[in-house]
Amino acid sequence: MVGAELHEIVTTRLRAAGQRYTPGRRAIVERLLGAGQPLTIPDVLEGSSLPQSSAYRNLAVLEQAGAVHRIVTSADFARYELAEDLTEHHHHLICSNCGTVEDFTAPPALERSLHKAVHEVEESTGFAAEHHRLDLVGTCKSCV
Amino acid sequence: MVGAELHEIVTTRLRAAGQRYTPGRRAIVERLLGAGQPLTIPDVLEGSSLPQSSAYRNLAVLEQAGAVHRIVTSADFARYELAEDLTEHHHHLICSNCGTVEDFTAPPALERSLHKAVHEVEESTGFAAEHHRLDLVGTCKSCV
DNA sequence: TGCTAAGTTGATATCGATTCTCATGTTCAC
DNA sequence: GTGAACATGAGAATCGATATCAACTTAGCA
Repeated sequence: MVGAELHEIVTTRLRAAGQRYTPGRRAIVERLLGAGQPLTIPDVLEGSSLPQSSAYRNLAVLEQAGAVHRIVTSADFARYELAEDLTEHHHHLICSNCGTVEDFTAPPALERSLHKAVHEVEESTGFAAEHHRLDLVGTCKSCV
Repeated sequence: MVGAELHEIVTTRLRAAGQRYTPGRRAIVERLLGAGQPLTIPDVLEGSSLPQSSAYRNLAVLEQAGAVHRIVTSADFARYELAEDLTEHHHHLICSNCGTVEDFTAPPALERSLHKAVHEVEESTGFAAEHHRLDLVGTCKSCV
């Protein structure tokens, strides 16, 4: 996804939620886009003059508009990334030592098995799945 | 796993961590065993005289000893369940409406694909996976 | 261009789940 | 039975996250 297109989509989604795509929000989206991995609030604020309260508020707004996704782990801070349909379907490598979260893409064969299994589970339990989430928890390369 | 055996294992693990298996801790373990699904702190306390601070402390101790596992979702409260090797390997259905977490067991074929994929990812990224986590997020039967 | 309603901002106050503190109670080992 | 170590429970403290509110921008309209 190229930048211009991304911003258009975000604009549309915010507008649908009755909100505007302000410079502060755009700055956050660009930071997330540039990072390539989920960021904490301190990460987002680092080296920027954005006030903390605005960061929290705008990330919440962006999440409600469906442009940003919030990831909660057992680490101190939540992490934020662009919504999956603005990037691509992926999963997370969560380091239980330093708390960082990296992205990875699962082999297509695995995604196929997953989808099949999701259907089976839906039929046998009555649960209506919106999406699946696969995390690998362990130790990241730099903590080994 | 039968109850007596479970308590023996918990005793051993606590002892290995320099801790005791007290009545309060046992009460928590039995509540988790009886629930069959991950419980929040208020769930654990409900109808019991256990003080909140003890519940938090003892769940933390049990988690460190490897007898209990803590599940963090975006809901207000974290949830606790018996460690996977004291029950059986399973995954979670997380209701984004009411926040409840149900267990489900994945088809063996899926688990096989998962393990294979985990190995591939480990080799290509240098990440050392300890375990995987698969959640289905959606709407539970009673919220539909 | 001015006007107005609606949305946004940033500093600060507040909230609430969780953790910490500490005086008291209990248990284990010798 | 004595002492050291651990556990308990009530309350205070922590701190990420949220709410508040007055001042500021923007969009839409005449």
